[in-house]
Amino acid sequence: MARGKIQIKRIENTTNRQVTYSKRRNGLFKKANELTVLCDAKVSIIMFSSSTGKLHEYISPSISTKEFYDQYQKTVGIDLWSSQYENMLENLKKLKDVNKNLRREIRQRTGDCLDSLSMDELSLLEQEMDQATKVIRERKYKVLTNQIDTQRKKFNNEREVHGRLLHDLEARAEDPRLGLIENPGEYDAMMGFSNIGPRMFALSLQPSHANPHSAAPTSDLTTYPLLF
Amino acid sequence: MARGKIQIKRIENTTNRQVTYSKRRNGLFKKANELTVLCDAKVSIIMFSSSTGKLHEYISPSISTKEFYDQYQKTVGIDLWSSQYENMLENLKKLKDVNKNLRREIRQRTGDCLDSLSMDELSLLEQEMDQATKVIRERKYKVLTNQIDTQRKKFNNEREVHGRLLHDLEARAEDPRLGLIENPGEYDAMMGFSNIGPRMFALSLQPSHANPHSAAPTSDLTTYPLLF
DNA sequence: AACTATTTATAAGA
DNA sequence: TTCTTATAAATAGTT
Repeated sequence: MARGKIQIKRIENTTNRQVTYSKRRNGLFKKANELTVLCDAKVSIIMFSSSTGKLHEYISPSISTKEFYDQYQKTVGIDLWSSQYENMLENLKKLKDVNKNLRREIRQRTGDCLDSLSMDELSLLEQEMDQATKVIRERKYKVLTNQIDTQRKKFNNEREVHGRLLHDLEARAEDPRLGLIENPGEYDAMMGFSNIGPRMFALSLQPSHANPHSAAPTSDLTTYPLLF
Repeated sequence: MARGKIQIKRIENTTNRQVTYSKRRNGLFKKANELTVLCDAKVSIIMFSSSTGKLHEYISPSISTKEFYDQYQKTVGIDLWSSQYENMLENLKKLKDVNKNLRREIRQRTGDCLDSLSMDELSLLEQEMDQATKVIRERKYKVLTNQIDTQRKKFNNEREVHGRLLHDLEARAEDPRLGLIENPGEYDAMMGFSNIGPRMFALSLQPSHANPHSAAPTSDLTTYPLLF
C-alpha cells in the first residue's frame, strides 16, 4: 500500500512474509482496538502464523477471554468444542444411568422396590440374600472370635503380671523389714480377679440366628454375651 | 481518517456508531483476509456489537472454526472454557465416586466385601438383611398367591365349560338319534378331571423358610407344589 | 449506499 | 527490529 501496490497473494520470501505478518498484525490489532473504543464493541482476534506456529491474540480490554468465550458459547451453541464437550456429556449420561441401576439394585436388596420383579427374580433374590446373610454371619462370628481372643490374650498377660506382682508381695511379706500382709487372697479380690479367668469367656460362640432385634449391638466387649 | 481526524473515543450518536461499526468491521475483516493470504496465517475474529448484541465472525478459509478452536485449545490449554469443562469434570468425578460407593454397598449386601466392616456395622447389616429377606419372602408369597388364584379361576372356568359340555353329551345320549354313551364317568377320566378339583390347590401356602436350594423355581404353575 | 477529502496503513528501503 | 517515506487503502462526513 505504499511504495508500490502489491498483489494479495502469498509472499514467497520467508523473511518478507514474516515482516509483513508482524506489521499487519499490529495494524489489525490497532484497528480492533479502535473499533472497541469507538463503537463500544467486544472483539477477539486469534491468529496463528503458519511459518512459526506462534499464536497471537487481541481481546477487547472490557472483557476477559473467559467471559468472551462464555458469551460466544451462549450465542453460537455448544457444538464448537463438541469433541470435548459431547464426550463428557455422554459419559455423564452413562454414569447417571449406571447409578440409577445400582440404586435400584440396592433398593431391591433392602426390600424397598420389589414390584417389578417376577417370581423367578424374586426366588433368585431370596436365594442370594440367604447366601449373603450366611456369609455376613460367618464374618461377624469371625470378627467376634478374633476380638475375644485378643482380649483373652490381654487378660492372660495382665493376669501373669499381677501374679508376679503378688509373688513379689508375698516374698516381701517374709522379709522382716517390710510390713506383713494378713491375707494375700484379698489382693486378688481387690483387683477384681477372684474366681474369674478363662471361664469368663466360655460363651456359646455358635453363629446366632436369633431375632436381630433382641439386642442393640455395640462394640463394647462386656455386652457381647447379650448378643446371643 | 478522512474529511477530518477523529478522537478515538466512544461515538455517542447511536446511528453514527452503528455505521462506523459496520464500516470498520468490513475493513477489519478485509485486512484479516489479506493477512491470511499474504502471510499464510490462520485468523479468527469474533466481535459483538454492544448496541445490537449481534455477533460477527471472520475465520480464515483454510481452516474450520472447530479445527481452529481445537488448535487454540491445544496451544493455550484447557482452562479457557473452564466454567463448562471443569464443572463437568467435577460432576464426572462426583458421579464416579457415588458409583464406587454404591458398588461397595452392593458388594457388602452380597457378602463379597465385608473386611472393612466393624462389629457394629456387621450387626446392623445382618439386621437389615434379615428384614429385607422377610420383605422379599412376603412379596414372593404374594406374587405366588396371586398367580395361583388366577390359575384357579381359569381352571374353574374351564371346568364349568367342560361340565356344560358333558351335560350336553348326556342329553344327547338320551336322544335316540345319537349313539349311546355307556359310562359318562369315563369322559371325566379321559379328560383328566376325575377326582380333582379345588383340592388340587389345597397346598400349604405359608411363607416358606425352607432351604432355597431345595428346588429350582420356575414360572410353570405345575411345579409350584415342589417349592414347599 | 456512494462519494471524496483526508487520514491512516504500510511496502520497500535504510 | 525499527525508522522513514512515498504511496495505497481506509474511512468520516457528506450527499
